[in-house]
Amino acid sequence: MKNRKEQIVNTATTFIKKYGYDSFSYKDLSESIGITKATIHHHFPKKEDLGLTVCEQIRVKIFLAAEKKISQLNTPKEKLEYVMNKFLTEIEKGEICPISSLQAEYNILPNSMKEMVANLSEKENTYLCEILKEGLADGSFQFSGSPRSMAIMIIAAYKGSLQYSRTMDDNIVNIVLEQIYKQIIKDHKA
Amino acid sequence: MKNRKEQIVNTATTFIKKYGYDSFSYKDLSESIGITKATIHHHFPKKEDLGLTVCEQIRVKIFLAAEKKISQLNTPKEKLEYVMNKFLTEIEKGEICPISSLQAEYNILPNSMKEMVANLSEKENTYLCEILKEGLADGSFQFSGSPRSMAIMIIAAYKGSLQYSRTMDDNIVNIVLEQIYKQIIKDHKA
DNA sequence: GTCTATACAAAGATAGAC
DNA sequence: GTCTATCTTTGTATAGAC
Repeated sequence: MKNRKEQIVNTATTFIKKYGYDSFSYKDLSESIGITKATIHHHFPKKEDLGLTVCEQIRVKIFLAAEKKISQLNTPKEKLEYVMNKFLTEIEKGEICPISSLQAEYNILPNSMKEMVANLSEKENTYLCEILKEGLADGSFQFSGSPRSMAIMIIAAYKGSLQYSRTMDDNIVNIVLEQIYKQIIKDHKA
Repeated sequence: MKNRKEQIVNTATTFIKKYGYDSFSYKDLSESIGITKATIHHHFPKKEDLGLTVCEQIRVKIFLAAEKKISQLNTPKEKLEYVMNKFLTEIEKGEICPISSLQAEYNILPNSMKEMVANLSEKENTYLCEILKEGLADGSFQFSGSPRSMAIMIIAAYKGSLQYSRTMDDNIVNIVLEQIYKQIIKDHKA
């Protein structure tokens, strides 16, 4: 992706994490980047095109990158901690997970974006599920219920806590993270 | 609250749960209810007024009502199950918790609404926290970590799962609910 | 690839009649 | 309390020059 194009996508991603897809405009982008609206329309004729590219970039830059990195790590514990921390490094203060943001607005998204969001949601669950299964198999994790239901719960709790961190001054995200570790890692201590 | 006024507030609440605060318009409301935009402006001059009334109605109709009902129940287990189920009865298919929806859009809300949303977020956590403490005290619940962190995790997981249910055809919410019960209720069986 | 100018529709809001 | 009419601003999008 060319520089300018990538710059627009990155700014749009930040706006989605901060304000949501429906709540940012090409004017917001143009002022933040320092170009005109028309220029952005040149690169992404419709907002839907831009939204789709944001989704595609999440898939490639976050998911594929994480997948590769995870395969190089040795223990399930390392993998879990990598995934959880990696996730947080992508989110600044006042932002939430872009996938959560798009899920919250799901009903107003164009169909093409709905499809991408559903796909990303399923993928992140699958990845975590694999790690949990590995941990159960080698005895480093311990929990009741299926890996799939546990994976959903962990992801939902983690991202939900991010949303709560907007209104509660506490360090809620880390509190929840600790709580998660306590519940599934056998020898975990805070 | 008068009939028409309440009808407007109820419709607005549904729209927030479905589409989000920023994504519904007075036009949407007017068409859904069958009155003109001007009439809605008569009852709620600014959208902010309507948004605030929606928040206030959640506080009174959901929170105060739940508080009263909970005080009449006997065991922590009953109270927990009541709260969790009560919550779900308020949410139709394709909707999410209105507080979650407002949290997701937090950065674009007027200050008055930010305050209300922060208040509601704190309140729901406090209520659940009290129930968890009771359950720990009488031995019916069992978990590691503080009641406060557990309460945050449960709420975050529960509401997060609602967002996921938009994109995953599974009965995710019930799966997560079961997972929660398994982890804190001593003698729980699916 | 970027700009100015412009079109068009939608959103929030108000004035004034009934 | 509800309507018609109108205003203003914003959002999305296009045309055409440089």
